Amino acid sequence: MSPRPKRITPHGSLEQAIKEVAWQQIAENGAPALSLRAIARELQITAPAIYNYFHDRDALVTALIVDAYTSFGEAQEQSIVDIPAAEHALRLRTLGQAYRLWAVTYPERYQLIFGTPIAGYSAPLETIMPAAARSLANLVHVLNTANSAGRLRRDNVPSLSTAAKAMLKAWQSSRDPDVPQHVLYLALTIWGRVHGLVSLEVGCQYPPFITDAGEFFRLELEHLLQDTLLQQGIQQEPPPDF
Amino acid sequence: MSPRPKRITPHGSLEQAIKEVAWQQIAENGAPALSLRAIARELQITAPAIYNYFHDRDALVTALIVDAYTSFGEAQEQSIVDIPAAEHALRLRTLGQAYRLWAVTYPERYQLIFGTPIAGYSAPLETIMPAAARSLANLVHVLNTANSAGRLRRDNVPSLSTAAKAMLKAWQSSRDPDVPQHVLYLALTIWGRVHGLVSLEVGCQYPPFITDAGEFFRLELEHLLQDTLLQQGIQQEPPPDF
DNA sequence: TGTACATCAGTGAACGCGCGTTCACTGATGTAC
DNA sequence: TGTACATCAGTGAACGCGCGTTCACTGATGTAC
Repeated sequence: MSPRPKRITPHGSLEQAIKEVAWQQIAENGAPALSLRAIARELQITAPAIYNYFHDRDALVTALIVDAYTSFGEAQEQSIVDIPAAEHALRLRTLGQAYRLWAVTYPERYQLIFGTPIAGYSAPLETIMPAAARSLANLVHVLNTANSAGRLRRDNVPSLSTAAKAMLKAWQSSRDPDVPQHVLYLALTIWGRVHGLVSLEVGCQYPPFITDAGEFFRLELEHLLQDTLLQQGIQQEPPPDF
Repeated sequence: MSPRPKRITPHGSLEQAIKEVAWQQIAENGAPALSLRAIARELQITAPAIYNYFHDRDALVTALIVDAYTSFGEAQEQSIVDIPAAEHALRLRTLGQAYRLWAVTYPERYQLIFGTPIAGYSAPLETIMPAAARSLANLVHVLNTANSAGRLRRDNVPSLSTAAKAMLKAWQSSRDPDVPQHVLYLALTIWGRVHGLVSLEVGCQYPPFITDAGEFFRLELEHLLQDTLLQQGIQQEPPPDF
């Protein structure tokens, strides 16, 4: 009756092992074919044992998705953590490369997040959204820093429609009150461009001639930087309105 | 023994019905869950009857993929068939809108083509490639026409690396010998940008504030046209090097 | 130090299910003569 | 016009399979006294 201190179990270890084997099997057979029995077989345990760690199959999938988003976001954060905030071009470039690198390193994780939604499974939004928001938040932050330094091109942006402004305003006021709308717009379009190339590559959708997708990505990333940032000589001082 | 004329069967009709129900079920449950028995149930026939039309489950999936590619490519061809070849901006814009429109109209077909590859299924390349190439071929053709008319911007393109040039050369010589490499490069990057936005929209990956993805697509498409084509007044004459 | 006992991670059997595919068949259709 | 026959689309039973989930259980672990 009296609350006993819990035995220290090797709880974490098997839970971790289940997830690892799950990723392996997703890589081999795809997420929809993920099977608790197959995981148990691989781990030499019985299937019901898994229910000690995950309430059911969907709960395992949810945990995997959250882990994937977290790893994705962290990879991007880590990539620029040591780069001085004033190195706008380098930070954007590094962020873009980190985005692609994570995707090609963990294609099964990437597909679980950005691929076709799994049949009959719908992720609990409130669990996943904070993890999902990290990636875009990084990009917004880097762009906003560049904007505050007066380093974003403005000659290049199409004028926004009323409808677009309304959406950006909703975004701004609910999540990023300190970021101007044109920066949010820019973040979205850059995300779209990067996502497009990476998802073509990970999905093996490139024409067969394109044998080095990474090289194409690098070129388009430079193109994108050129479209986004004002040219600036090395070590140039901050612009006047900083 | 003597070759008899075959009875005219309602062959095509049931084959078509099977495909239609298959698309329905893919829309509801996703392609990996596509089940011959479920299709048969819906059609009030028995499952083995399907084997009169498709050798096995994979053959049905292959047929669906080819149909999807064909419909996708045709939608784009049809969209610009009545637009004069000299209306470069309008043709590009229309092509882009047709790309998106098809995707949002038939999201399950789009996901079958561009989504996560199906576990354990690999499409027979030689069956699918010709159908798959049509979409990009449209874009290449429109861009090449614009290029011949001297309407493509050249100030805007990053200089290509040796590796990139080699890939473009392989593409050029094996499929489009009459199209300059910079046009192929441009086609690829435009495809990437359009694909990025459309796949975010169809995959429901936009942040929740973006309630009208079509409006964002429209803006970014204008942005893209602006990056691609030289500005030109209405009814302006062809440039000198035409 | 020793004993009684609570905990709870993992077991093994069982449930009901739907799946792809095979096979011998049947019975309507339409042809040959 | 009538009859014998070939065709072949669809049937129904059966195969072996793997799945998620439940349930009562067991037995090692570690605590309380």
